[in-house]
Amino acid sequence: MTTPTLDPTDRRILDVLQSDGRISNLDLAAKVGLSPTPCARRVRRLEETGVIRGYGARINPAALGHGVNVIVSVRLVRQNPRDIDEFLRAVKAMPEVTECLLVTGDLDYILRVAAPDVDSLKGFFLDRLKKLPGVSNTTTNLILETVKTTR
Amino acid sequence: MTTPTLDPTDRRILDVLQSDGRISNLDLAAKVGLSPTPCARRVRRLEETGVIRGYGARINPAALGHGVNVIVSVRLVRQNPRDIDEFLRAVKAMPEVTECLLVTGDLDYILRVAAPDVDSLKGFFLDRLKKLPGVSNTTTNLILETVKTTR
DNA sequence: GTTGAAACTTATTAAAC
DNA sequence: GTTTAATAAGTTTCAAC
Repeated sequence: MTTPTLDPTDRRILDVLQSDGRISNLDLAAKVGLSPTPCARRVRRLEETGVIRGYGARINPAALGHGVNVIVSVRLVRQNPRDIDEFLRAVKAMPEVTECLLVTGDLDYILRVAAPDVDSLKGFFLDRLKKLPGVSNTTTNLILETVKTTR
Repeated sequence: MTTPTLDPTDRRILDVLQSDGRISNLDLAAKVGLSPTPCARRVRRLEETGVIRGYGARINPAALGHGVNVIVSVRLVRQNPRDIDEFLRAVKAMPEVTECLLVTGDLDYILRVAAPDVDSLKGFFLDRLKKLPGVSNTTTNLILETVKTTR
């Protein structure tokens, strides 16, 4: 990938934009100690080089009806390509699955699952996740609180 | 918490803002089939009621020099308020900690940690995380691939 | 890198329907 | 909820330093 060099000013810009993606260029320039023109140039460059991938609203999951958020650790039985492929395709298609990570360790995939309530989650597990090929073991942790997020 | 009722239009607004947090009110209104005035009113209401928690730039972790991403499961020794409080304060202040979740199960907190390389991660663990009060046990999983993200 | 100014696009508010 | 109009504010582009 292209790896543009980021100087300290770029990093400060990214820092500010990460916590306030809707700040005006004037305020941003003032915060990072730059005049508006070069500040806008830098932001545009960061966007064009893919350092900034986009902007998004941080939405309260509970308000969206995602009252129940869990982390599901999944272990696949056999690591054969066909099963993995089908598992990944299914996971990508499931709207409840908010995130899916391939990790090392004694488990294979970590899923983040959001559902309106426990009943929906039950259906998701029994009717869908557990029926996927290769899924041998799953452990679930209920998320009680999001203490921090910088993403 | 206050749970305002979200009608379909609100949900469409949230949907658009989630993927494009910098869209102008005019474009947003057009996308959700509303005129600009009530659209702006709804967005403002969503912000004030806490449904929209803020806006942020999505930044390429690799560009930031976060080549190594891990998931750290942390277990605290004693669950006394003072320790928990200090632990949380420290975690919030650590820039390497990208996410922190309080969960149920045989562990207490799940952290997402990003570092430039393995050496930095080593320093983070030995000099900082392990020295926090109450941290008894940590297990670490290296993230090999982000298969899916909807957040 | 800086400032300054003009042209263009939005946001915001108010009014009337 | 809608449209329209006016003011204020922000963005972008350009020139000159």
